[in-house]
Amino acid sequence: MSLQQIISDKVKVAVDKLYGANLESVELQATRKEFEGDVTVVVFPMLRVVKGNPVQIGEAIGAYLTENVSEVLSFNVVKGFLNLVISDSYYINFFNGIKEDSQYGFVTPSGDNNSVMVEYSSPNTNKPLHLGHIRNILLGFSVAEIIKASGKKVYKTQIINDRGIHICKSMLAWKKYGNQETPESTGLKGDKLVGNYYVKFDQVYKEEIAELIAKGKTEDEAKKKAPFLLEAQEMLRKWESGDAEVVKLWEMMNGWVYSGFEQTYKTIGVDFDSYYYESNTYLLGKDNIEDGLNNGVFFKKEDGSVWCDLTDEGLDEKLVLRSDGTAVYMTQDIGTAIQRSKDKPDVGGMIYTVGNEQDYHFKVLFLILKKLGYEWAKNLHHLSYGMVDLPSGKMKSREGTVVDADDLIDEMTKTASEISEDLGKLEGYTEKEKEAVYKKIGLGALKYYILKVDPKKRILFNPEESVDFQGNTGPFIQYTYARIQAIMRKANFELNQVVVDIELHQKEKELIKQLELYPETIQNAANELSPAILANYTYDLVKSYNSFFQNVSIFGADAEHEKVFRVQLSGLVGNVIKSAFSLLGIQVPKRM
RNA sequence: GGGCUCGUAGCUCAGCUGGAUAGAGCACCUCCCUUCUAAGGAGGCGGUCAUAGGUUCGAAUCCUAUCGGGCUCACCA
Repeated sequence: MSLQQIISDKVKVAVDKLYGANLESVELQATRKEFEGDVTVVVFPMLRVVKGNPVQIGEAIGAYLTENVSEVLSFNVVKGFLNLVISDSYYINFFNGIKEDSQYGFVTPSGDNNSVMVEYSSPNTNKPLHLGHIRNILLGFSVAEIIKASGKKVYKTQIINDRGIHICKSMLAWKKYGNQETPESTGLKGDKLVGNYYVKFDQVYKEEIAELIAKGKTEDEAKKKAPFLLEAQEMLRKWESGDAEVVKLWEMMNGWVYSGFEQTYKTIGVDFDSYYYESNTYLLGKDNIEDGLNNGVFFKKEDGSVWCDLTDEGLDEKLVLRSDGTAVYMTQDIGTAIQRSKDKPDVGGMIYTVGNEQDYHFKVLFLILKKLGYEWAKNLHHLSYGMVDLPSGKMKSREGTVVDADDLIDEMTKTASEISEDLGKLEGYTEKEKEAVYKKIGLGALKYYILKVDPKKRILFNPEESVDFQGNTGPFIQYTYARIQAIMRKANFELNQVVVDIELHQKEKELIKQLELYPETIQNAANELSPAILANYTYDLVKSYNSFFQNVSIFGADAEHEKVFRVQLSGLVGNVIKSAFSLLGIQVPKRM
């Protein structure tokens, strides 16, 4: 039973005994630093059932708790706040109970229908990954890990946007201007090579538009009639009809992109359990549309297009099938969702990691699936996150105003290595070992920088200002971990013992209180789908530790068992840092 | 125009289902490495929580309106 539960229960008993009143809930909070105490009971809400002066009520309850609850040592009342001082022995016992638990804070998955599918990344296959994708990838991966830790089975998946006119654009440009270039012949990563031709298409297209306008066409006409675009549209038609040559080109170039992506995923350190391809799923939804038509969820207009009427829900009518019978974005998403629930019947929920520009789309998608009668539709969540913008505005691939994912990671690693070389704390490491540390730090800085922000808020990224390595940052937390490891290396005595009889230093008590919060923080982060909650928790823990570290001498403790306790405490803090960071997808170095 | 969302220190962000004098980091200013890793610690400066009303014993938090930023309302994805 947790301390909060104990106190909560006893307060209820106290109120019953003292006033004969029945309290439904008790409001507790951590005592503010400026007051004496550890846990605070807020008296005000009780005034609804107990009439009287809040200070007097607080005094009475405080006296009762001090008398009857062994954990409560003493109390004081400030205004309507009853501050309780909790005994050291409670915290010491608590610490001893968790210090050997390598899975502390994690809940092991149990039961059926308790799994969740998390979709993230889901890129287009015509251009390289950029900073926006990085946020998506980090968020999706981290949320998946957090949900796993909170006690559910998780399937990581993505949908690969591998068809459509935009894919044909890069294919066409390569065919015309590519001179049979390959990743091997150019030494370029596959996604980079293909991305270059996507940009190339846009250049040529724009030139053509300018020419047509010079010849007297209107801008609109020119945009629609540019030969290069017409050619791309022709290519799309060929692809859809299964033209062997086009399909072959498509397969080859997509293959390049996939291997490029895989390389980046590997660098970032994320993985997937399954892949869904739009080229497979875009047809899937059509059958379901037919079902929906039959049971009145959808209706057909005169031109043959199929719609869903959502005006009852305060939304518009939404197209689900074009008049020519082809699928739209919505069609495919309906199909994919249904397919996934068939592939993994135990899935109790799905989480879509997609930017907030698609809030409306997902609102509609979930509604339609509900209308179609799928029980699981109520468990669909859109993990909607804010865009990553540059000071100049939105990133646009075609205009080259993107921060490339690979470049950014390289830069971060380089910065990490410069700082690290400067400090020179990695003596004795081989070059290879050093490189590994630099990469951990560089990636750690980038990942933490992005994940510490509430997902729904947008991020303004200024490439001119480098990502910080000090303060509330990944490297600061990694550094604290490395610092703890130095302590652990130096401790040459038996740590496998239970220390009981000590008086806690204020800083030690604070640390244990902080550690106590870890399990509920994981649950909270899982419920909110927010790695930021976990990141900020870790930061607070680390700040407490550094304050302890700087103000309390570990090896200079007065008594031997105190020394042991402090090392044990440091060890557990290190484990929790490592554990929490693993949920953010960030590694920690032993030295730095 | 309709809908959604955000607005907290010069900058970047916390602030749990309403609770004590609104907290961190960066930047700026003082101190602290003959002692466990100074990517650190101790302290200072800095806020009318966009604005105006309302609900409440109590509001950054809830409600309404206004202002400002973003997104969205395609037979694009």
